[in-house]
Amino acid sequence: METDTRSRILAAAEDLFVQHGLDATTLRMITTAAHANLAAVNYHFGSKEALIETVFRRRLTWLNDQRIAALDALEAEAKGAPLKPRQIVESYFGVAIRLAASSPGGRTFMRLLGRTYTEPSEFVRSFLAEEYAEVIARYKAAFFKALPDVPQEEFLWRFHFMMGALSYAVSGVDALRLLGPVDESDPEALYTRLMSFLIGGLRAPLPEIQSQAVRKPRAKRATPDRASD
Amino acid sequence: METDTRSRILAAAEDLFVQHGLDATTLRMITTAAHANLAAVNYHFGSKEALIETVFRRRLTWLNDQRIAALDALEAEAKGAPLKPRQIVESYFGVAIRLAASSPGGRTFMRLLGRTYTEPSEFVRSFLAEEYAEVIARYKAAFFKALPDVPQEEFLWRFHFMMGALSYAVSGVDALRLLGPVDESDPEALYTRLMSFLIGGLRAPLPEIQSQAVRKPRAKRATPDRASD
DNA sequence: GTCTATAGGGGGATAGAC
DNA sequence: GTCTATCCCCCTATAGAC
Repeated sequence: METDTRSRILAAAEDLFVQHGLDATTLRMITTAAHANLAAVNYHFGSKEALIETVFRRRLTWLNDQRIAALDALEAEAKGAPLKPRQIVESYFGVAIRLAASSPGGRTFMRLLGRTYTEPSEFVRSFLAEEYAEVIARYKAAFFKALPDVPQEEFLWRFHFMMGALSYAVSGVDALRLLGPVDESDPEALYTRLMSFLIGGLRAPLPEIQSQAVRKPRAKRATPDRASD
Repeated sequence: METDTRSRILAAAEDLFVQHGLDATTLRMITTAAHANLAAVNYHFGSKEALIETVFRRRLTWLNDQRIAALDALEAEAKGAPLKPRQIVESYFGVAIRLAASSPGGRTFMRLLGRTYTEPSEFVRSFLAEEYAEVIARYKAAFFKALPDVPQEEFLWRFHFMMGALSYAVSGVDALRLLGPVDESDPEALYTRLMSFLIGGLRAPLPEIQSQAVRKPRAKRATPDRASD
């Protein structure tokens, strides 16, 4: 707690953002929690938006650099041969789980990131896209090479589903509690569970896609409020 | 568009909530889009919170009733025998995908719901928990019976991961665009792709869980801002 | 760097006329 | 049921003293 004002603001913001959401968190809440003056955010960061961007970028840049480094290491070892899908999955998602497990701040950040993939705000989405561009390109290429029998569009959907599972694994604690009592305190167990689920999904038999209208449900009740659609 | 004021407000709110988030959507935005007066929300619903609750409950109650009806039908047909996991997965997640495919309003709502599972707001979480209580209990029981060889805690995590994949399937369009050009216009294809992924994950080989500290990454760089944790 | 004070805008809610 | 007008609150941002 005895660090400089700027760091205390970043830590408090990260924490409050994940508790209340970006919009509902006010500068007053942040500066109070950080034991700083209301004007301190604007002095150190310039604006609330700039603070948000700093909170995300400082850890996300590091996270994606780690992912790229992990892939570099795997590819150097393979000497041009395709990697095993499991290795790629473990390096991409393992880095995220480990960040969540490494410290309270890391865990807070991963929860924040998980729920911000689907963030409505335009400006958040734009800098996230920038931060992810390189790592996505590298992993796509590695996966395509490792899974030559899987159509690329099918793989992209599966990668997307995997990210959804990661997001819930790390940040959907409230949704999980809905399901009943589970132990969420052991990161190694979480890592292991998530990996076997992800590999199972990624390597599932390929579905036969045929374009046609979606099956209608056996409607027992009418669709609600259909007049409003 | 030529319905009553109350319905127009509900439709406009659903739409704006998914675009901007609950908090960033103002009553002024909603009433303007609905061609209604600012005071209309308070007249028809009492408060902004009550409006939010109405937006969610009108479709969510219907959705979960459909799920329960689908499970009733399967169980009646099975006459006490355990169901196939695939049938249960299809009935739970299929109803959601079909709602998303059934109308523009249904799709909007499912996107909204997907990103609200992880909604920070206490009051939203509390009425969602209420809406889900029965359907979760029924499906848990059906799954436990269908998967006697899977430890219950393992299954709960997998169910949770499946919900994450559904959430992204339906609402993570922006995250998906990050990955590259994909066709998101065919709901039947989406249904098929999601199902094979989910079944693959659900039926994956069971991991061996052993409690221990998480593996450390081969750190090439120091963890960022560790002083703040 | 840190503070107080305040500007300037926008929020949700409501009273009361029609 | 619908409208206008308005209350009162809290927001972000900044000016200027220390």
